[in-house]
Parts: sequence; structure tokens; C-alpha cells
Amino acid sequence: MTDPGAKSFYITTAIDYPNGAPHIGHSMEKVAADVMARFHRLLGDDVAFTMGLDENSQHIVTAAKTAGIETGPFTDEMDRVFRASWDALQISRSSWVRTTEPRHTVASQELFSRALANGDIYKSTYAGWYCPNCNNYYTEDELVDGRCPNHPSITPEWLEEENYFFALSKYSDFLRDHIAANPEFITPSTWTAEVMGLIESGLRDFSVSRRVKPDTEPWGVPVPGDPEHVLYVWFDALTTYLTGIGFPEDGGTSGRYWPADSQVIGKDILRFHTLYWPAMLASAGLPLPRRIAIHGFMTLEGRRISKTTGNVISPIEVVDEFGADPVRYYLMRDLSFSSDGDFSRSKLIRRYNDDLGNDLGNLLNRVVAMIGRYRGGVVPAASDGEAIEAELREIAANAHERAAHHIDQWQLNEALEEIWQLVRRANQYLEARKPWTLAKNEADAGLLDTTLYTAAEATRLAGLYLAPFIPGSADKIMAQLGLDPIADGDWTSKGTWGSADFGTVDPAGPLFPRIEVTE
RNA sequence: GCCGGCGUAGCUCAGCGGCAGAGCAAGGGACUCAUAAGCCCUCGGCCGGUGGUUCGAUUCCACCCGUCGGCACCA
Repeated sequence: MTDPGAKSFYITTAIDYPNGAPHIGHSMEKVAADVMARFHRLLGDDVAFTMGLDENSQHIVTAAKTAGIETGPFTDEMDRVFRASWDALQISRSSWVRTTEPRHTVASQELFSRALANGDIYKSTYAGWYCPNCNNYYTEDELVDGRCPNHPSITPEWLEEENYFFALSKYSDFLRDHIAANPEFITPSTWTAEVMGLIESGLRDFSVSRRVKPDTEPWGVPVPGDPEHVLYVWFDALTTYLTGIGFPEDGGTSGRYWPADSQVIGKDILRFHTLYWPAMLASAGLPLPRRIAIHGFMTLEGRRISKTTGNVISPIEVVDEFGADPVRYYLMRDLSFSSDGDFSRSKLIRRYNDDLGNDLGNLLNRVVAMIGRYRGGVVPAASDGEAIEAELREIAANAHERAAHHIDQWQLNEALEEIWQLVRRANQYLEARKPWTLAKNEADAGLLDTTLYTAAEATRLAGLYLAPFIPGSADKIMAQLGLDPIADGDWTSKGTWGSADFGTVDPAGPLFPRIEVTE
């Protein structure tokens, strides 16, 4: 399917920490990344898309213990739940990395070894408040009245251990220069000042290993040549982005896809992806990702999502009720990628009914119904028409161009707004031409043909442009219009006016049946 | 405390030096192809406050108030 000469596009999402099932708040990042991946496939690019799970943490071991399950089966179950959630949302990942996989051990050790060989890793002393039950260190702030946050009965002791450090401080100038020279590296740019501020306030080296304690379950990637240590967080978690494309086999796929075009993360891990990660890559002699795309956080009905509040909703639950496309549409339309947003059931329903049902679904429905009624289902040939037809063609061309630009800039809600200009204009167009009136007069047959074709074509293009956002529905639009399902490269080859051969419409009923609000 | 974001119509937000914008919500109207949908019109804002720069500020600057984040080994 993919042209070997195609441009490659590599995108990743943050890997999740599977100490519990995913909730709706995790889904915005995944959907946004998926929209981008699908958009690039539509452009004809050869897309790789990595997601995964960060399983190498003592917190996971603790969570498994709490659940009374062995760590392996526990993470296997979490793995199943996470994949099922993203599948429900139609996230089109191409690779899935669990940090416990052997291939990931290889990749992490390789990255570590390269940084070591480059002289950026050294041994030093790490100190912190150690809780033996958690097998974890805490900072002063994290302790609750001097006790372990997870084990109120335990008073952690101050422990020092020798472990490995990464020389982040050496990269201050490099990072500052890179960020200044590549304004798109941090997207949206509102975060640039914050990151620069972090650099100016001074970067400290960070520890990258933990000593394996006796009598604890070994869990993690051994440090190459020093099995007394396991990699701690960064050289393990961040490396998944490389594992996903076959690193360190540079003759294979990783050479083709790296550097990543976009790495999508939440604002909480900004520091690690804009400072630690590029420094680690530079140290290992690898090029840096072109862009770190940072999204805001989601509240649920106005409240912070948290287990203690009890307001967690699973993505599967929401998809079961509304369908994947409506949820995807709502997330991308109402919640700005770059800022925090609130997920609200009533607003989702409003978006569904008003935008998807009334504007888009009803447009499709009236178009296929009229073509069926007035032209026996065959989309008629048409003349160019008059100014009003030209105007609609121009709106479509604008939507094509501007939506692409906005998607490229990670302004996904604005891309949808542009496409909706076309949807709205198509409805207005029908009101202006009044095909139901034209149909009453044989003398208007030619104009009726033009009107029906023009409306059908506008609907087709809107459906195509929406394909990255609502892929299943986009295909249904094509099917009702009697067209082939959307394929890779169609944004270009079929994205302009008149680039499809219509046949016979296939009315299949409302695309987004209205949801009746009860309360 | 330090750094940063935000505060514009009932709601969600756009605009960021030159007569206040969109969508939704609310009210009215003409139509009927369509998911009682679509279309048209109307209502609606001392653009958080105070001072300053400017011929002119929602837009730039200062301060204040409110609000939300970040402040490092925590995903």
C-alpha cells in the first residue's frame, strides 16, 4: 500500500503508567495523535505511530501487590485494558511497546551505553527518603508528616546509594540554542518561555539508575555491565519511542522513521521531553524530534479527574454510549489541544446533535434523499453554474488548504472550524437554490442537476477532510454517496473539487441519529 | 515567595493599535428536500479594575484584583 518513496512520518504519544485503568482524561492525547497520524496517511506519507506502557516501576509492583496479583499477570491485564480502550477510540497505532519487552531492554541498554561512551554518565551518590515497602525514594515534600505517602505506618529512612547520573548540565547551551533556533520544537510556543526559564534557572544532572535491593522483586532494565543496578525512569521510559521503530537496528526501520516528527505529551511531562530527552538523544548521537506537541489537561464536569474524587470514566464506557467518532469529534472540537478543557456529557450531546446530526448528518441525508427522489439515485453531471456555485467551490478549496495548515500546526479545533464553514455553506447553498422548487419545473432540470451535483461534491469533500477526525463516519459518507472508502493519499488525489467519479447514492438512513435529551 | 498562563455576549472561545466577532443558548420569521433538521432576522458586551504611552487601546506598558498552572528526579 505504501509507496516506498513516500515521505515518512513518525508520531508518538506518551506511554502510560498502568497502575490503574485508563480514564477519559488520557484519551485526548491519543485521539489528537491519531488525527495527526491519519492526516499524514491521507497525505500519502508512510506513517509510524508508537504508543505503549511504562511498566518498569516499583509503583506497578506495589499496585499489583495491593491487588493481590503477581506483577506479570497484573501488567498483562492492564495491557489488555489499555489496548482495548485505544482500540475502542479507533486509535490507529502501528506499534505498541511495553517496557518489559526484551526488545525494549535492548534499546534502552543501547541508548544508555551510547551516552556512557560519550562520557555523559557517571557514578555519584543519590540520597532520599527510602520506604522499604515501596522500594522507592521520596523527596521531603512527598512525605506526609514524615511518613510514606503510601504507607502511613512507615517512616522512611534517609538513605544514600551510589548510582548513575546523566550529565544534563553539560547540555544547557545546546538546549537553549536548539529551542531558540527551532521555534516549532515546542508546540504550542506558549510553553517556550517556561522551558527557557527552566534552563536559565540552572539544569542539574539527574540520576538514571537505582540499586537493586536485596529481598525485593527485581523489576526493570539492568544497567549494561552492572546488574546491581536497574535503569531508573528516563533511559527506560523515554526510550520506548525508539523501541517502537526497531532501534537500535539502524539499518532497519528506526533509520527510516527517526527523528520523530511529533511527540505528543501532556504538560506534566514537559520538562522531561523538552530537556532530558533531547539531551539524552544528543548524547547518544541521535537527531532530535522535530516537535514536542504539548496538550493541556482535562477536567470532568468541571472537576479535576481523580480516583479519590471518584469521577473517573473509562473511554470504553463513553464510546459504548456515543460511538467512537462522536467522542473523537467532541474531544477535538470542544477541547482546545493547547489549553485545559472540560469534558462534559451535556456538551458532548450538544455537539453531537447540533454539529454532527443537524449540520453534517442532515446535509448528507437531504442530499442523498433528493438525488434519490429527483434523479433516481444517480448523481447527475453538472455545469460550472454561476457565482453561487463558484463561491461554494472556493469555500471548499479554503477548507482544504486551511484545515491542512491548522492540523499541521496542531490547531485541531480550528481545523474543524474551517471544515464546518464548508458544511454550513453547503446547507446555505441548498436553501439558496431550493432544489425542491427546481424539481417542480422541467425547465429547471439543468440547474437542478448542477445543484444536486454541487451539493453532493461539497458533502463529499467535507467528509474527506473530516476523515482524520471521524474515520468511520467519513467512510459512511462516501458509501452513501456511492463512492469508494477513503484511502491513503486521498487528501491530495481526491481532495479538490471534481476529483471523484460519482455513481449511485446509497441512502442508509441518518448518520448521527438524534440523541433525545431527557433531563 | 519566584516564574508563567488566563480574565471579551448567558455558555465555550476567536480577535491583540483604527467603528466589538463566531458557534451554542434565547426571541421572531419564511420555507419543506431532510434527523421537528436546515435557512433568514433579532436580542445580547463600561473587552476584570486603575493609571500610563498614543491622534487613537479590548489590543502596548505599569500596578492591582480574580483565577489556573510550574518550581526538578514525580507518569
